[in-house]
Formats: sequence, C-alpha cells, structure tokens
Amino acid sequence: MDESHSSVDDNDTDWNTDDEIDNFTLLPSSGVIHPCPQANVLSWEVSSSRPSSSNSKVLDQFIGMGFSKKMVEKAIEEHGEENTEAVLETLLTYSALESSPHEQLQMDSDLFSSDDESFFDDFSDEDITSPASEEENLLMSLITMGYQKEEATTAIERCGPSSSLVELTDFLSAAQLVKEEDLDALFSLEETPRLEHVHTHDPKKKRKVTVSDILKRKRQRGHICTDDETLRLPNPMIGFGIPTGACQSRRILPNAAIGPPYFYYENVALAPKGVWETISRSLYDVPPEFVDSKHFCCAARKRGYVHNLPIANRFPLTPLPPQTIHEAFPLTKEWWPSWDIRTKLNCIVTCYSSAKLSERMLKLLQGCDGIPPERVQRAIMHECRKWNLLWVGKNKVAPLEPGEVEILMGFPKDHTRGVSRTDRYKSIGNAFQVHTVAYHFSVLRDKFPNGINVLSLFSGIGGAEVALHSLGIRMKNVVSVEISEVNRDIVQCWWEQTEQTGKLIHLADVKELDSERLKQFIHSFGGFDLVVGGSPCNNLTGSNRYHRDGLEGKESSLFFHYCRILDLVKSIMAGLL
DNA sequence: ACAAAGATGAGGCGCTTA
DNA sequence: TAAGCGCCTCATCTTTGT
Repeated sequence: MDESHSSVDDNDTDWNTDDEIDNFTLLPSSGVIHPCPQANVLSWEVSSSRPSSSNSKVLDQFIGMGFSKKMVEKAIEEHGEENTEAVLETLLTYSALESSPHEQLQMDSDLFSSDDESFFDDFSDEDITSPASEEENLLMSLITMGYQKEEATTAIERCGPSSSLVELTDFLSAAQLVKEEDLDALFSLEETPRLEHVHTHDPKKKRKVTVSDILKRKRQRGHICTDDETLRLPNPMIGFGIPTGACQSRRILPNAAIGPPYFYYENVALAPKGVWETISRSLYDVPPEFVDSKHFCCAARKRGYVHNLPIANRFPLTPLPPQTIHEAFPLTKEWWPSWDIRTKLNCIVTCYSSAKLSERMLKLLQGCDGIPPERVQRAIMHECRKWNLLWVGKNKVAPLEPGEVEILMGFPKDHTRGVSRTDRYKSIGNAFQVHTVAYHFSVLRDKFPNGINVLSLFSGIGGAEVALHSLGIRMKNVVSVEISEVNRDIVQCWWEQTEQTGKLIHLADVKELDSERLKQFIHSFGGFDLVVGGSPCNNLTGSNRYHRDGLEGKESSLFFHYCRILDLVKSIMAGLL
C-alpha cells in the first residue's frame, strides 16, 4: 500500500488548530483520505460579466481594457461604479477626444481599409468632432472629465486654445501630482517645470504627438510595461472586450506593427515572469490582449494574444456556446450535489483522470450518510477541480469525453476521431478555443469578402482554420505548418469534410520555412493576409513540472521562428526582399 | 509496441488577515 | 503593508497492462 504523501503535506501542520484533519486528498491505491491544505471549496470564482461590488474590480476591469486609471476613476466618480454602460461610454468619449485628428496617432480601427491592397491608406477622421468653438468644447470636455472649471480654464490659457485634450489633461495631471508641493508655481511659471511629460506650447507652434510619446505616456500610466516593469494580467481577463460585456473599440498600435499581413499570436497567459514582455517586444511592441475563454464558453482558458487586428465591431459566433456547466451538460444537473458550486470548468488540458479515481470517489461518498461532511466535500471538490470532473450519476463523477472537449473548445464533434484517446486529449488540449479566437478574427470578414490567404504556423488541429470557416471567411490558400502527422491528418480530413474550395498546403517544420519558400508562396498567392499561430507552451505552462524553462526551452523557443517568419513575410510583401 | 494509469510540485496570482 | 494561504496551470516521465 502506497501511503506516500504529496510534498505539500509535510510542512503545513500549523494551518489548523481545531481539527487535525480538515482538508483531505484522495490517494490512489488506498482510498484513504489524507490532509491536503490545497483543498478549499469556498473559493471557486463565480464568473460574471458584470462587475463586482468592489470598486477596485470595476477600476481594474476598465484599466485592463487599456483606459487610464485616471480616466476610469473620473468616469466612475461621474456615473457610479454600478453604471458600467455609462462609464464605458464616457471612457470611449475620452478616448476619441484624446485622439484628435491633427495628432499622429495610429488607431487600429482605422489602419486598414477594406481593400486588400490599401493597408497603408490614411485613416479616416470618423468619430472625431470638429466643434464650432474649439475652446468652448475643450472646456466642456475637461469639465465633463471632472476637472474644476477654474483649473480647466487655466490649463487652456497656459497651453493655448488649440491644444489637444491630451496635452491639457497631461498638464492637469501634472498639476494634480504636484498639488501638495507647489501648485501655484505650476500654474504661474512661464516654463512648466518638474515633469517631463508636461508640455507648454506656443499656441502657434503645435507639437505633434507621436506614437512613442503615447507609448511613453501609457507606460507612465501603467498601461504598457517595459522591461523593468512586470506586465500585469487584467482582472477580469477580458482583453479589449467580450461579447457579453463592455468593449473597447480603439487602441494604439506601434508603427512597426502596422501594415500587411495581419498577425495573430497566442500562448498561455500565466507564463513565467518576463516571457510576455519578451513576446511583446519581439512582436513590434504590441501589448498582449489577455483573455480568459470562460467569458466565451463554460471552460477557463487564460491566454495572451498579440495581434494587429482591428478591435472595433467584433462579433461573436452564434449561437453563443453554453455559458455554464449545467447548460453544456444538462444531464449532469440531476446528479450535481448542492455543495459543488462550480458553474465553469477549469482549463482544458492534455491529461485526464482514470476511471479508478472516479471509483475511489464513489466509494468515499457511498460511505457517507446523506450530505458528506465538509472534509469529504473538500477532498472531492479538490479532485473535481483538478481533473475537471462532471457528475454523471449518483455519487459518480467522470472526466470529460474527447468529443465533449471538442465541443467545449468549439470544434465539430469527432474532429479528432481516428486516433487514440490519449492523442485526442493531447491534440484538443493544445488547441485554440475557437469561439474566443473567432471573436477576434470576426473583424476580417467584411475586410476580405473574397477570402484570405493564411499562413498558419503551429496549426495543431486547425483551430484558426475552424474559426475562420465558422465565421464564413473563405480561405483561398492556407499554408499550414504542423510537426505532428496526426494533427496534419486531422486538419486534412476536416478540410475535405467541410468541402473547402481553397487550397491547403501542409508543411511539417517551421524551421524549414525559409525566405525562398515564402517568396514562392507570396508570389503565387499575391501575399498572405493573415499569419496566425500559437507556438508550443510546453516550457511556459505551470503544468510542466520538469522543463518549465521559459522561452529558451526546447519547444517554446520555436516562438522565435514565428517572429522570424513573420518578419520575412512582412519584408517580402513590402518588396524589401 | 502501444495505450492507459500513476506519480511527480513549482510558480505566481488574488484574496484575507493581522 | 506584509505575510499567509488557497487556487490554478495548452505537462512529463515511469510503470503497468494488453
């Protein structure tokens, strides 16, 4: 009989003083329960697209969407935290006003025209107001943002009536920052001192605000983290927005990220420290969009996406997939105990529990009269969360079937049929969550009515292709690079089953995709419209106990091939190679 | 030889509490 | 504010079974 404890058991004797065994874990061979400090049934996060009552959560939610803390605070103060719609509206107004047309901001919703070959066209001036009295409008804007009339008037006087709202708010921010020190000095000095980002201007000599200025400003405000800062994951993890909640419609892209092709990179959000900073830096300094798929379906999947896609007018795949476990698996409702308060599943992974575990849990529960004691509940819940178990009978839990995981991930049922159960779990567990990715891709549909050419790196079982197909976006040509023959076969099979009219080309290894090969494709197709890929996460994910080596790891270092290939595609398409 | 089962924590974040 | 604790994570390696 193996009685070995997990390593966490040994050093935690002090956490409980009243009851020597309060938390338990189920051990395989014995069926005996042992203390386990990790079990806690009370902390399951109930997902909600509505903000919680915590002010900091509302604040974080909007900050996570890229708005400045100051703006959000103002907006919340103005409308109250419960009125998120109004708060968002105000924030969007601020954002639009911040990007007055004479400033050289690149807003991604305006970057590309609907025509394939007009990527570099100037963006339009939609949504930008042109008031009759500019000064009056500025004053109103500042007052709306919560500044005192006197402050606003002074700021306009100091910066000049033709100053942008950005300049004025910067001035006022600086004023607030130094208020305790020497407010009067700030407002009275000819040259504005102390703070580098406070600009005073000759009204006639208007300073152009560049992207780097904005990035710098955003860094100062904590929106973009540089090397010496830790990139913070948003909470809630909704990226630029989700179908059931507030959405941001504009963002600033670095110049280097602009221009064909569109690119879309994905990996695990909870990577070791510094990884996302490196990824972002390697992909033209585009800040990652972190999204948890639990906002799209009933399973969590925390992922980061670095892309240069527009974010305005996204739309979800319909019908929306089930949002709760009960909706997705109605038959489990009958057997679901009241003390299992899960409404969402944890992340879809690559390994699943055995029938033996379910058997042990069944025995344990059968040994209880009525509702099991709390310590048993904790032990059971620990396993349920760890293995994503469902209640499929009285006291009986079971892991998800491969077909069920396919559905949860947004794939057609039996998408991976034909290979071993183990391989199916592994392939699906490594895939995109289709609804999440499709939401991001949706902006492409109207831009490419005739279809797109796709370079799909690390294709896996074709999550990107399935997402595009589900959106009704025709794929004219797809070059799919995937090392696993099993996965290549799955994609090929799906391509034929869905009667695609385009052409699918398989390659095995990203390392062998060189500039000559890319030139051939590009000249043959007329260029790629989308370069998509999620490089291996093996060395990044916390699940890996053995080789969590970061981006330098054996498999995860293939990320740099994504960068290399994307750079090549950009250069070739720009005529530089 | 192949497939399934079993054993193997660190790391990092959010929340609570002192 | 800091410390403690709960919780989660696109996994890998070895053993066992067929």
